[in-house]
Amino acid sequence: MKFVYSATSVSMKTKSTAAASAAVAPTEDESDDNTVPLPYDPETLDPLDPRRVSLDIFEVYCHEMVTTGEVRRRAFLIKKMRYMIHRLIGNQYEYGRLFNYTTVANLVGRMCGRHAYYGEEDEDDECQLLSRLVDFDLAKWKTVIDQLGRLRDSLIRKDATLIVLPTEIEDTPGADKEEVDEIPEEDEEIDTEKESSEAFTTSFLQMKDWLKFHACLSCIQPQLQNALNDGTDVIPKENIAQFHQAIHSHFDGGEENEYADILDSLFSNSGTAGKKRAKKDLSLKSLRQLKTIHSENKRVFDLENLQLQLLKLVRRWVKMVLPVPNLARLGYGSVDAPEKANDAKLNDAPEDAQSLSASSHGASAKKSARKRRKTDRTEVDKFFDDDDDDEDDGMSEAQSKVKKLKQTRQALSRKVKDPLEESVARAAALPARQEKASPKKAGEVMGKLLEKKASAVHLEFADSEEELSEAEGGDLKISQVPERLKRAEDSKPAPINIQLPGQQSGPAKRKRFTEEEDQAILTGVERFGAGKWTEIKSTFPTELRDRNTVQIKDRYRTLTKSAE
DNA sequence: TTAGGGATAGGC
DNA sequence: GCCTATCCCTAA
Repeated sequence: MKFVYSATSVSMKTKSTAAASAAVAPTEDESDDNTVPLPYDPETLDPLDPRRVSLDIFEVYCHEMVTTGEVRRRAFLIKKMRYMIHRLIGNQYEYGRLFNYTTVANLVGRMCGRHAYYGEEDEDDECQLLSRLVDFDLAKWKTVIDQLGRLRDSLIRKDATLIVLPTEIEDTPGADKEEVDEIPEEDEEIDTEKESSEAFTTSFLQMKDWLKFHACLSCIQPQLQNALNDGTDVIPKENIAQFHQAIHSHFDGGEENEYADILDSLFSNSGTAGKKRAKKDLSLKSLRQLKTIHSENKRVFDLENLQLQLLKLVRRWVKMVLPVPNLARLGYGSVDAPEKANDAKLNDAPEDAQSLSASSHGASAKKSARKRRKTDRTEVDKFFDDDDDDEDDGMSEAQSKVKKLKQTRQALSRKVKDPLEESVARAAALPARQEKASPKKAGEVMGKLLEKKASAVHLEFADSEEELSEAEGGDLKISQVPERLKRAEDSKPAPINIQLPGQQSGPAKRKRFTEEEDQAILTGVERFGAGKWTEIKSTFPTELRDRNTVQIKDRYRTLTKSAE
């Protein structure tokens, strides 16, 4: 028997809701009406499964994306969600509650996570997506239109609220997790009640047409917008041809369409023969006429209005179909003041959704021929394809960061001369190390710096793996001077006195131990025993502030030796 | 981090 | 130059 568990069965409310939920309870046994059904089957899904916990959080983000009224907040949420997708959520299945919530958030983020037009808030606003809706090209509009259609199709399915955990992110590529996880069966059957509702029919189709309207208009944007604003921009001929072509391909149904008519009216020879006009005759009306058409149809042209209406439609869909995330019920996630009323509605238990979902699961009988589906690039992944990262299309965020870092490094290398060569040359010009018997001079300090201590520990650096392997013996060390650049052993130029600002020349002056220090050491040895120099030093940090553990040890040796 | 050998500064 | 206290280096 396959388990089908539904989050819509989460209910803290009434007996009747619980009863409705019981129909979608995990097992075919009838649940007790008085018990609150779990949103998962405890035998098959660990409630503390990290994926499940992260999904709860992810859903709150998605929910807030829809409920918030602030562009900045949406853009912020997009960033958070991108992080979560990368770090916590693996591949997801293209059905069920997570898929729908993700698609909703993605669509809203893409359309409403940015301002529609350029305005005064441009420079200081780091938190929003840089490009504006008015920048969208035909391809981006097509993405939005397709996504809205897919979302609609997915939401009216009977498995719209099914909890389907994504696959785990695997530490070891190639490990087969498929057989471990029990994935709920998808139910492609359409919920006719939802499908026939006004939100999923008329409103959806109208929104789709409106998006198509702006898709076409994008061919002559942003010049048109500029022209309407100040009358200075010129729209290139080829853009107008593309615009004409777009109208033809988007609205070729033949029947009258309000949006197509408005677009058509922008052409100079619009009218009865407008749609059949020859390509060479393509030209737009005068700016004055365009402005008139624009002002007469401001509601349709206005991208901010489009954003608002799209948001409203998606909110209706979410309210109808998707349950409020558990954490959102508990008050997690912030909601903006202007949206509170709206949010309160969304937070009301979606009775419609629950009953709809309940009936859908109760009726689910088509189990035999279902196939499991998982795609490599899911809706979740598409968060990364969008807009401001266009040039990195197909790259993961990490890859794109690496690419950017490399570019930055290369740019820096062009501007700055690598100081290594010069430093090595200078080092070679410095005096050879003094003989051991000679008196210690300041120059010897530099000589000692050049000397390699046998016990020295080296950190290994290389700009790239290749460079590392190319290095002699594959063991390039940052402190290792290449053989060819090493100074000749017999050349002993005069010592150079190097003095750093504020630094005393010569070796550190000997400092006799004070009685206070001696006392601290002796007390320390009494307390901890000889050899516990670190403990002694940390026990008398004030008295022994100028001494290291070796000095303390030496002093104790001297003290004991002199006492003999 | 510690022990121990050795180098060295500085007092006599 | 010798002696001692302190500092330095290395091995474990």
